Amino acid sequence: MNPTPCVRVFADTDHIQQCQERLTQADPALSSLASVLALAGNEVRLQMLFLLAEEQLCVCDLADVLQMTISAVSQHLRKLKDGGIVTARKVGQTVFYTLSADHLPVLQPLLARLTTQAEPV
Amino acid sequence: MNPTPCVRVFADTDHIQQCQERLTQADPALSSLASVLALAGNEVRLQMLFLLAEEQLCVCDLADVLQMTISAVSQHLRKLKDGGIVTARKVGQTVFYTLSADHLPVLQPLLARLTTQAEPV
DNA sequence: TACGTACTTTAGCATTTGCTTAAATACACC
DNA sequence: GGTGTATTTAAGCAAATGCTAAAGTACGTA
Repeated sequence: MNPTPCVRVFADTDHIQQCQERLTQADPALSSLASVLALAGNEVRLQMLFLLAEEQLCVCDLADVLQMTISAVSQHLRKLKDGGIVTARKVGQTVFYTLSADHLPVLQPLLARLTTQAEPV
Repeated sequence: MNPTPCVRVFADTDHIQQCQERLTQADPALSSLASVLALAGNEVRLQMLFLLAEEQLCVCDLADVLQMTISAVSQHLRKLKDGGIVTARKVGQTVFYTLSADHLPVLQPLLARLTTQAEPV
């Protein structure tokens, strides 16, 4: 696992261990946050989230706006749904997507920066 | 580019265009945010950022804490540095890494959630 | 029941990612 | 200048990602 360990003389073992403990404590939250950020870290998906923050949209709409294949859009939405970031609501044969409340505390401030920055000084 | 366009009758062209304009306005900021989130969206790198938020660390320390190869750690740090998220400061032959101020407004609240959530109720 | 529309899913493929290994660079100390 | 330590870089590779194309599912309507 650690084939090329650091060989420095003053490796502060206590310090290293403290850091590891901090990581262990943060772990479940950290993993969760990482996966949300990974999903939002794709430009297409971030655009989707940005749009969905304003209003619910169907797959068709998103495909039109983003100039992408329905299939490609659907696959992105699936990932967002699996990650609990987005919720699907079926009306007839149309599926509307909304930001789910679950990760809103993380996403809201991020998305907010995108609108406020566009405002004039 | 759009081989399977949505064929629905009531495609609200105005609405679509409004959405596209919102995207265009947000664009430079959105691209930038996406790349920051993509970098922070990797669990290893998020761990690094979490640790660096507390104190500066050298490559060796991070490798010890994360139980990873020096090389692997260095490559992650390079990405973070290229993304302007992290800054390198060389002291002798040791390179210390710090969170750069550039994207701190984005990262700070995210990282804060990782410590506050660990606190007892 | 048959057809069309909205969407999902699958398979396939090119690209990207994150690691390992090994070589290269930079600096301190003798 | 030579040796050792800290770090970076390059090459190679397996796995993950994001798309296309095509088939499958679900629902509405004639």
